Amino acid sequence: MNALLELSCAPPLPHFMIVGEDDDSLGSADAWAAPGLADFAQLCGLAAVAVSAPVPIAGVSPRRRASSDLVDSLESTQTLLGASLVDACAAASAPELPSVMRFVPVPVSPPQQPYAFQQQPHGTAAFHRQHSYPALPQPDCSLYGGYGVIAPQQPQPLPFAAIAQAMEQCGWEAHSAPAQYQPQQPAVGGWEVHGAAGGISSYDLQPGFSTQFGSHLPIPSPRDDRMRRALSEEALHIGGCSLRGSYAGGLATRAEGETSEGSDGDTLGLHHAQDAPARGLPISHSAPSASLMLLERSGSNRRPLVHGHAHGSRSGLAASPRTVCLKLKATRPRPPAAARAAACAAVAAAVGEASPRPARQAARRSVAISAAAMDDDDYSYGSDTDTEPTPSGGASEERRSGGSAAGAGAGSAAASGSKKKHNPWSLTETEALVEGVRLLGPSKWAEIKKLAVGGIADVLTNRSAVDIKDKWRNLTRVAKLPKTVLKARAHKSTSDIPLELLLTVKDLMEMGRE
DNA sequence: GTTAGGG
DNA sequence: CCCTAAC
Repeated sequence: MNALLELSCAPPLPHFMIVGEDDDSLGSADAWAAPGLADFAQLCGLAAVAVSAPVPIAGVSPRRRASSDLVDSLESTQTLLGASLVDACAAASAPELPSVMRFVPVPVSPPQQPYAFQQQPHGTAAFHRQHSYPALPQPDCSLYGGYGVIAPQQPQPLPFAAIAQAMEQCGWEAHSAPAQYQPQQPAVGGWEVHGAAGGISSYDLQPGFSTQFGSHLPIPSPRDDRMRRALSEEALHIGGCSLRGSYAGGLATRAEGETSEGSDGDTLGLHHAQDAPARGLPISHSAPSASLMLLERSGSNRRPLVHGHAHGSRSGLAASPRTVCLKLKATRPRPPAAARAAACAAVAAAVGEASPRPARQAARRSVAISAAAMDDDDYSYGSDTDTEPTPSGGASEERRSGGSAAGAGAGSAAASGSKKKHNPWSLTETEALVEGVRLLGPSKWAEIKKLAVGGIADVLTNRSAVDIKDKWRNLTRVAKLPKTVLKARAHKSTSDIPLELLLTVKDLMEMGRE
């Protein structure tokens, strides 16, 4: 098992530079850097630490949001992060390529001012920094940033004391954890890329660390959680990983050991989606110092995100296969662009030019492309041999998935008999459905059926949109029942739908009407 | 081609 | 699960 950095070793989130929509509030890339971060990294024995810029997702209703909002956001974040990491690595003249890179999407709520930044890694400490932030472009936007760590594999996580000391030396304060801090269930994992020189050897979703960094102590609303989850999944997706198994309750719980090399039981069921050839796609985008991000508010529609980065440069790093590949998009050429001159006067020189529009469209296109690529490339989340973790004992779920149905399934359906046999929904299918509704909302059955995120589509391949709709109807019917009944129901072995799941359904129902 | 609903 | 009206 790869020795991963423990959470306690993760760097405190640096402050985020918020780039406002006003031209004069644009900041330089340097402003993103956390003061002392490099020092901190060194003191902790990290090869490098990097941060991505925050990306606002404003007022996005998960039900209605185009998933591209998240994707855009994520792409930006990861592009920047990836570039930062590579750059940081180079700057640190890290001898080896990152052996571990961790990306953690971090939701950041609009700060009060001054913003007290808090983190509670493992609940052992709160890192506290004061910083004034420029006003956010919108009061209700969420920000997603992220941080990454590159570190040599470490046998032991750094003891907290050492971290605290390092922090101190860097001028950061370490406070004791607030008494009220409860290490809740980590809401979502971020993802890590375990790399090795020459390519990434495996991807693992590591649930052990929480993305609660930067979020406020109260348990995030289900909505936030949903968005985070979506974000993480998109991250995985873009990273060319697929997520298998359940992702409910904030943590995936099942390991479906499949292929993941180098993963042992601890890791979740992630495996490579795209193997060899796609592996180790070079990051061909620019270094962070040449990146900038513009936030833009486009009227009522609130599409705040526009990102642009310059190309190439950094030739040394550009084509290096060692780079951790975060996304396909990075390999695509970007449309040339024109600068928002006044805006980026300071950075323009370094950045090259970027016109918001094309940039955005490019992002969109890229999403499509990557999606397509994923489809083509045996992007199967494991066909359907799916090791259905039959809830111990229960009726053997031996459901012939149409003999793999070989796509059509038409033949097999006819063959097996005149009437379609009762084909009970498996738990994974149900979970996939719930997850789909969580992401897209109800009434989007056709879309849910196609949802590539988290392998939902694959789980549901044998269900029609109507089936899905019907199942949801049934689920909601049950979920509507009084809690007492529900609990009683849970004890009966006849119902394989966990209470937990039903409550989620209920939650989603309530959230539906807003 | 999809979705809502009754059967 | 099926069938159909209504989009």
